[in-house]
Amino acid sequence: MTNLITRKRTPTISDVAAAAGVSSASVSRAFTRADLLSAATVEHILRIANEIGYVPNHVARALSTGRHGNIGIIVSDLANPFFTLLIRAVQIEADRHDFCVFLGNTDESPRQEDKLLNRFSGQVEGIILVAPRLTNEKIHAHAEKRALVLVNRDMPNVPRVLIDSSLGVTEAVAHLAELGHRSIIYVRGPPGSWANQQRRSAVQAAAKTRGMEFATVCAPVPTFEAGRSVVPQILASPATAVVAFDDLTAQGILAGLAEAGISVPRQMSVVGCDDVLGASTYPPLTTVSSRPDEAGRTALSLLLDVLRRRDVKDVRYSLDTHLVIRSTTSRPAERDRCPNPDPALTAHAVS
Amino acid sequence: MTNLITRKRTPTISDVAAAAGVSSASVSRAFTRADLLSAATVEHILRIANEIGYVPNHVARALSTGRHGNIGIIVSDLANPFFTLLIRAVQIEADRHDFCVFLGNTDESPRQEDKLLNRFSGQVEGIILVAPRLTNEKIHAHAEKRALVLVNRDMPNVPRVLIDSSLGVTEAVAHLAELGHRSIIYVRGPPGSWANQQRRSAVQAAAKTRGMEFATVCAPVPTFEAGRSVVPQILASPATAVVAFDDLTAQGILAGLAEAGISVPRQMSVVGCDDVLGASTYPPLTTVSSRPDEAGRTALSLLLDVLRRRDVKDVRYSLDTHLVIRSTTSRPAERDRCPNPDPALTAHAVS
DNA sequence: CTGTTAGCGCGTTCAC
DNA sequence: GTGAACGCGCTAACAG
Repeated sequence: MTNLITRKRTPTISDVAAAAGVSSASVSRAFTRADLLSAATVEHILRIANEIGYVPNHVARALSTGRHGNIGIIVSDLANPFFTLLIRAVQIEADRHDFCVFLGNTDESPRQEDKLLNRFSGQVEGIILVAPRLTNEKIHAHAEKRALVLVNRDMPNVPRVLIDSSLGVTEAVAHLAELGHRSIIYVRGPPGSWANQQRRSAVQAAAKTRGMEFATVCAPVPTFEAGRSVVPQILASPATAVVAFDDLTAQGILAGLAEAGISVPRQMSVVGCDDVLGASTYPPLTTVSSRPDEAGRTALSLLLDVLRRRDVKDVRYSLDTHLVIRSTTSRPAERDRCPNPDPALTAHAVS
Repeated sequence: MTNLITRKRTPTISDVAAAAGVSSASVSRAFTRADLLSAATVEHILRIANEIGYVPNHVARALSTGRHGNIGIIVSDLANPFFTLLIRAVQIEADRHDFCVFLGNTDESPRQEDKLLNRFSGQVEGIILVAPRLTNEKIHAHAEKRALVLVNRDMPNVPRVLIDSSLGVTEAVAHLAELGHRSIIYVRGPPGSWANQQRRSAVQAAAKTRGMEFATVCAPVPTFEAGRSVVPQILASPATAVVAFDDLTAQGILAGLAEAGISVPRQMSVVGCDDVLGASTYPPLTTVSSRPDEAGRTALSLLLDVLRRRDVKDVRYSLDTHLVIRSTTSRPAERDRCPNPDPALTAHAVS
């Protein structure tokens, strides 16, 4: 009778109620708190709901409960495998817990980061903010308004998971020192990056301990291109070894070095950070491990904790790292003192 | 006075209304139909909304309008730069149109793809499904229920954008033929992939035209590792050139070849597909261009069209491709016929 | 131009 | 165990 009117409108809870001869409250309960209803009623409601083709409206449910089963993740560079692996892990875990994930990419822009944070608001229950470039104040403001978990940013009173690369980086410098390097250079990453500050300090401190010369050059964004473009500055320095902010930068440096006719590791040793390129560079990159997937999983479960009990505040997970030695480090060529120690090698280098 | 109660509740439209001394409807208008209000009022409302820290609640808005401004994108491998670049482009465009994006990663599993499609339903207005591994029937069923745009899958009656790599692949084979190759091998990608079928056919057809020997081997997932593991099979064949399903696979092949002591391109030519690794392989990879970013942008605007006028159905965008020659292709070494044409090269190869 | 009113679809007090 | 009534935050229709 009403089926002429009710064309193709998606059925609501009250359509089911009417058809089942119960109140809409009962239908709601049948789907969310079945234990409050008699088994017979539940079965009856579910059956006819299915017949009608009723499916609960997430949006309406969210508006009334405040929970919609979505979380957000914001990263600074989708093209970087570090973030990609982390997102992937978050996604898989979120899936297991029946959460959907919103993705945000800031392309290193703090403004965009701020905008996305706001934009997600109201649509997600919580946000995982990875390697933010925002100031502490801004982050704090957002953290007050919604559940927020940080990755690679250390800030009191905001739950966070940190990949502590200082351990691995220190190992790396020790490794270089033992090989005989006396002067190293650190290629800096994004200024707002906690990881960059941590790595820089670790390299500097370790270099000092070992009595090595230390300098830095700047690759403001962590990309292949930025790494490549910084090579002339590296070559202008007395350094025989370079530690790069991350693997992408290191890979760019490798390419730039090759173009300049510098053989790695014979004439220059290179160390990356993150270990996300595996053996896919040439030569295979010596780098500092990190575990983006584990960081992602940890961040997600931390976020779920926060969602459950709102008092989780000053939690701080720290993941350690270590050096992975592949083929881009060796003892330095003694380029100034002894020009041609090995004719074969030299010939090779010239070619 | 009320600030003791209003602790940290996120401000609503009526908070702004009260503070601004206007009705909540005006606040709503200030954010959605500013043209209906006097400029002064709009400015005033926006200013104090900003002071209070008000940000519109998308969920509530969605409940009343029926549109929530979310779209979903589902890809098969988040770690593949092809998808990453595409997502990035979609994200940027979505942002410009004030849409948020849900991300789904299937890890090549059709089941997961199906599940995500369902899960997103009701939370998004439309979905961009990239390089699906699902059957045509399943896809069709989903397309009936919600706005769906396909990337790299050709199916009547579903809007789609296709990257036509057959052009570039044909060029690639011609290039190899001109260099003197007589036998080539194609490394296949995922079975459910439209791009794989298209590329395979194109290589085969072009090889036939040129009178070249043609064979295939299988790397079931497009990854570095899969490419590497397929190298023994390549070496067991008479082929002097290989065309890989994508750049990742090609990069793995490069690595495997290097490990086997085969010099590229002298002893083996390698061509990739997608051109997403730039010059970051060693040697820099000859490959077939594609424009994942443009595909992403196109897909998004197509989806927006579908959302506006529900009659958009059989639209089919096709993006062309071409060969990008770098350093992994050259004329074949004449290994069987003329053992040592060039002593210098041979010495090099043996080392 | 602006305020008032009435829902969007659902979950949740209360009563019964 | 079940129903009636209210409200989540916002937009749309109608007044004025």
